[in-house]
Amino acid sequence: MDFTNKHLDKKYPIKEWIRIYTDAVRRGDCGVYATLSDGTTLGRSFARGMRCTNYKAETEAIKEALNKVASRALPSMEEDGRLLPMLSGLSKRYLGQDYSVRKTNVGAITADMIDMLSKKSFPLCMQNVHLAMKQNHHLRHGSRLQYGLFLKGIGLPLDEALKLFRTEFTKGMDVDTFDKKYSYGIRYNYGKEGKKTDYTPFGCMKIIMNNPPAAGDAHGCPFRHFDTDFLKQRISANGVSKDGVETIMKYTKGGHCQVACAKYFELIHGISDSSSEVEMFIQHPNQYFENSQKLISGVGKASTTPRGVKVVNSSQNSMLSQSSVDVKQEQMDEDLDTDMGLTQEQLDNLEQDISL
RNA sequence: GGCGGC
DNA sequence: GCCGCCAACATA
Ligand code: SF4
Repeated sequence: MDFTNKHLDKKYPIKEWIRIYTDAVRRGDCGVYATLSDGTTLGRSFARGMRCTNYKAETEAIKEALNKVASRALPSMEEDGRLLPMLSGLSKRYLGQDYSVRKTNVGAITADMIDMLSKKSFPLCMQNVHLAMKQNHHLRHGSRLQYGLFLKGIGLPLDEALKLFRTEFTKGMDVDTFDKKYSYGIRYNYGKEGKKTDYTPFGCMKIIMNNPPAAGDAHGCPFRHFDTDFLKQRISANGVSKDGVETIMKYTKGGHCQVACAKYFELIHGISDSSSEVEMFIQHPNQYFENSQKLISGVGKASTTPRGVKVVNSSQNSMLSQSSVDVKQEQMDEDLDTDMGLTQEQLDNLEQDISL
């Protein structure tokens, strides 16, 4: 814990950054401790009640802290416009997410974004199902399950999921046949029918091991279930270089699908080259998606983020469940976006966030 | 897809 | 033929 603070001092000097430490205490209570640039500190804790999730407790903590900060140091930015969008970004990117109650991101994603997202951020296994659905206007059971839960996991709301499957499926059947045959299952996966369980999307292990795709199925893991040449073709069609393809195939042939997938991620996002060591390990399709989004929105937001507040996660805090967030209060450069977006510092932070 | 009901 | 119900579980 000593070098944690050392790291903070080095990278985020106390006079330039406001430090906000939050901790979700047992049962969802939360505490805040903030160090302002003028040296003063704020400390406070709140009872949130037993029903409160870890996620919410931390969010509340940071909101509270930012409110104090805003009233003290940034009187110009009030409740509107700039601060709140940052907060929503905050909760998604810099806090421990709570998937069991997952208040995460619901409503942010709509059916018509899926095609775009499938190209930018879907892992191959899901991108493949998406493609199959576009072509066949239909998906077999296994694919519906794997894909449907994944979509829920990325934050697609139930009604949007229904819309997505309906608009595609009804290109090959009438609307009431669809409702009769498939709508129940979709609602069930969202925990709205029967036992009402909010199922966690399948992890890589399950996708690779259980229920191998038969002819006509689109599910499974491409790195395990695709024919070698078909996989090569798909990967290079997606923009991976010759060398990159070979590197990936090496892992694939060794049976290390999740490493191959990680390498694919790195190459497709341009954060490593074909010769360098693989830094990530993909354990869950939704993890692939989150990481991809983190990278992309990091770039996108560098040019869109309201100037004045910049938030960086110092993911060095090894202790307990504590997380720490620094808020920079200087004006940021007017045009960051001239050179494709990222400063070296941002790149470092992103890479730190993603690998492990 | 499986199980179950009529 | 009509219909309901089930499976899952990464991480900071
Ligand atoms: S490794 Fe996991 S995420 Fe990557 S493709 Fe296979 S299953 Fe999907």
